[in-house]
Amino acid sequence: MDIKTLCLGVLTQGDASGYDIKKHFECVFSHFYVAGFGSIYPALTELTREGLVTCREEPQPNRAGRKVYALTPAGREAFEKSLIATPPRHRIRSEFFVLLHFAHLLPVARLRAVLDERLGDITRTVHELQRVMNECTGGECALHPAQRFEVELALVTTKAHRDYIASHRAALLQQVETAQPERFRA
Amino acid sequence: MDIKTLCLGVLTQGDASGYDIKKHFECVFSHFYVAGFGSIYPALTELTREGLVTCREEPQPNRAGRKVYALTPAGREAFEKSLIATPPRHRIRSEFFVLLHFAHLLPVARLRAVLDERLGDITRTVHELQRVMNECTGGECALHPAQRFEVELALVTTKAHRDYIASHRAALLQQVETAQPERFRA
DNA sequence: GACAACATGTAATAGGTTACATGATTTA
DNA sequence: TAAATCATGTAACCTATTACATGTTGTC
Repeated sequence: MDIKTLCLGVLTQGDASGYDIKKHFECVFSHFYVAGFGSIYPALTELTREGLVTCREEPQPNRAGRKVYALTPAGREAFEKSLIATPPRHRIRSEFFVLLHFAHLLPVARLRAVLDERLGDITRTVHELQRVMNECTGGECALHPAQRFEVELALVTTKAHRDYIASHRAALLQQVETAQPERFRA
Repeated sequence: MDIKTLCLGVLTQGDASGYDIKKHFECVFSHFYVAGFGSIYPALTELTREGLVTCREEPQPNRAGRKVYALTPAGREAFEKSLIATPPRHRIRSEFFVLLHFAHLLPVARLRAVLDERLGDITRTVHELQRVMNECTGGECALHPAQRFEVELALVTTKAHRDYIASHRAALLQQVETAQPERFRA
């Protein structure tokens, strides 16, 4: 699934500017997709050209005008069709796992830093997911049942990942330290 | 990290042909990286041109000759340097999560199929990881401590993912079924 | 007789990332 | 006064995917 389709998806939840969509990617989508301005803005231009979204300019006082995009009926239809046709793939691209796989070629100090950095990242992800759950549990921005399922699934998976690293980190470092030659202690 | 660097990594574990490297990606690396022939063969050609690997042709009886690649000292050094400089990122790109997020726009039957397909995929992944663990626990192809850590981490994470889906699947489908309008029952 | 596995490669295309370019307002 | 947030966009580059192209051997 490409960024264009994902932008249509965001717009099913309400009109938004490119900047708003980027924030949506950072908050709600961050645990399963990444996209930067460099892909979002061209995507919106292209979608407008194709008639799947419309663009209105909202001038703001003391500020550059925002371009607010809205889904057209054709856009909604295209998104729904695309959704139904999308196979449920789930791919991981992880330099972290690469580093673990070749850790015997890495100084112990670097391995320790790698584990700590990963632990920091994943802790941030857990907080973000919990924030989404809490914010949307009561009030106005209710989650659909499947969205609740989605966030909880991400949460249990991420926590399992974090807990394994946290509880086996020390043992791994000790094992590697005793096994590796002198030059790698640095 | 690009495919070229990963090919160097595979070659630190012994000489191999492009075909061998592809198999390695499918078996050992499949849970954190994907690569096809279309990226592996050009990568090997380029690495040869750069002097990071050498290529010898091994003619086989009644069969097309294999091109076996070997790491040069420069290649090993380049890989180790690249390894130390690589930040431990871990990204997920998941159409499965996208489908969950927009499940309210999907027919229930399709959602059911999506969950089942995902469950099938993840079960295959678990089997593959368990195979790696078992094959390499005793005998000659021993895993390094960090590789054991790597596979076990992938295993606990993947199992947590699978178990959540398996135990909440039915409840989700029921909830969605009662909530969705008539036209989506199909 | 068909299909899977072995074995290598190219070319066109799609797709995204990074860096560049700009500038106002709000918060610490 | 420095940094973060708001706000949009382009261009060059890099990388990978897909489809194409070919042929043998072993297995069901």
